[in-house]
Amino acid sequence: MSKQFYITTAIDYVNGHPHLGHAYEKVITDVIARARRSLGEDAFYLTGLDEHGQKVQQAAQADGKEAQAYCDELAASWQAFSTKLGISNGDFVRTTQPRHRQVVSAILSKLHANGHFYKSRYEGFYSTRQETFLTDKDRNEDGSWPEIYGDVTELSEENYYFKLSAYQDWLIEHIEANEDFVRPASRRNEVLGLLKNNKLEDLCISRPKERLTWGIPLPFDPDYVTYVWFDALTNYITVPAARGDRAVLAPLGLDAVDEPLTDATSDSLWPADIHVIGKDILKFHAVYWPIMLHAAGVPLQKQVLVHGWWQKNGSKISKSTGNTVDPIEVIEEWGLDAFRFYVVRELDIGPDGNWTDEGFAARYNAELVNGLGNLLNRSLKMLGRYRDGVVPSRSDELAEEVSGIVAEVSASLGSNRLQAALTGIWKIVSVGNKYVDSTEPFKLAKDPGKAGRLDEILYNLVEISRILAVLIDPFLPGTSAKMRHQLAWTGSTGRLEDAAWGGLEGGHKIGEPEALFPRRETRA
RNA sequence: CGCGGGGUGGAGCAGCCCGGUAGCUCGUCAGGCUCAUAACCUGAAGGUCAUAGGUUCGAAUCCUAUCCCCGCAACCA
Repeated sequence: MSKQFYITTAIDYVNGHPHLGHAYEKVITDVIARARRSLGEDAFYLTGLDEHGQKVQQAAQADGKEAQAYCDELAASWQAFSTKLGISNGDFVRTTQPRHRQVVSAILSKLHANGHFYKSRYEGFYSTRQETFLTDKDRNEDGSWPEIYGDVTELSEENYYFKLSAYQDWLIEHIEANEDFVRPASRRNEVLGLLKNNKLEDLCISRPKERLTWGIPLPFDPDYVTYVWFDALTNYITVPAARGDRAVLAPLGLDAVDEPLTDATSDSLWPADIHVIGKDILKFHAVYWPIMLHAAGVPLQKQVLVHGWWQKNGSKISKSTGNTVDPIEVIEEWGLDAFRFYVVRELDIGPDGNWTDEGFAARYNAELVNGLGNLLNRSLKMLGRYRDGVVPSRSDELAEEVSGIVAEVSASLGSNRLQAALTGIWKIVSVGNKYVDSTEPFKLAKDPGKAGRLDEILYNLVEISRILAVLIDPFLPGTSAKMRHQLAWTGSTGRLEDAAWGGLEGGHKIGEPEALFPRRETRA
């Protein structure tokens, strides 16, 4: 099987709660995946959960539960969250799955065998709450420890370290040679600056079992479990391995991964085409992860695509101040597609954005209700009224203009410029509305002598509606389906090619027009 | 000199990489239309594109400096 387009989100920490940021990342990743499919690629979308670590261990204990049972419960709610977002993921990886443990063991064994790890004693301060070692530069000016670290203890222990620094120059070269490895460019510059101005410190990859039991044991030393990096980042290759992808299995010296095989196909996924992440974890994905892969002889991911963070009403989203956005609440109130539309339309992938309820309502009414919804509705109603819902013979009056915009949208989709693609699609909405106004079909309808002209106009309007249904599919799949239903158009291939002018045949009978988006009063 | 993001008509944003009439949504004002979910269309007012230099025939867009705002503990992408 030929290589699929493989796109991932970061995995979420199971102990947290789903919020706007998670929803945003999953939605933009989903839109990219769907867009790729519409462009004719076979796209595989992976998301999942990070389930190990001290916090889970402690939370489970506090709850009086086994850690695994505790994770299982939370995982169910995370999966429900993904379902709610309508994302088209092909698998859902959990770091506690046996298949993942197997892959992690394999990569750790290989790197250990090849001398990439060393054991070293650390003596100094440690924050239990943060599961992290501290140095003097972490202290407050008065010498005390910031409150965030909780109890800081002095400790002396041996751990395993990964020789990151050996690959620093190699990585700089790789990033310089591959312009798209980190995007947008500002993030690429950030990584290059970091690599050029600092010497990478080797990465501590273990925790002694006496302090942390809830993790994957080091295959070469049963007294330790692996800590975060090799546990979490490797999720991206677990699923390819589980699906029989030789690009991962071969370098790791595995024949197959035991279970669970979601299906038995021997897919080719790796290398990932895009890891979609938030800006906070840039260093892990653009520095640690490629070095881990390189050391293991596994090909690197092709791109890390970094999105920004949302604010609400101009300030930071924070549970403690109550300045939050609950994506589930929004979806229940406004509908899934309205949510997907707003987050993609409002914020380009890269910069930080600002969520406002007013802005949400404004876009909903202006662009979805009055724009797209109204154009479809007026077009179909006129066709129903004047022609009994029967599509007239083909007319190409708007073909050239619309096709030009379709080409732009297609190019935007191909380069993951989702916001630009939506802007382009709405240009077509505008073309349609202006066309109605300038041609005045409702006047022509009163004059039997103008029937031919009216036919032409009605064809152009209904064909535009069909093309819009094709174009919005990756963004608003539910709305696209409703539009196709109202058009009674069953010829969809799910491909952008369907947006070529002339897809509707004369004589085709459309279905019942119905409002796409209910009009809503703006909340005060 | 810690790191990063940003400053574009009243609000929120795009344009900046690949210099060449400043664009979108909302809001305001005037007009048109009535097919449509009081939706749609046209026009107008409103911007020295933070500031100062520089490069250039030409800069929001490139370069330099300055000012201002925001984020960088956890809950969190």
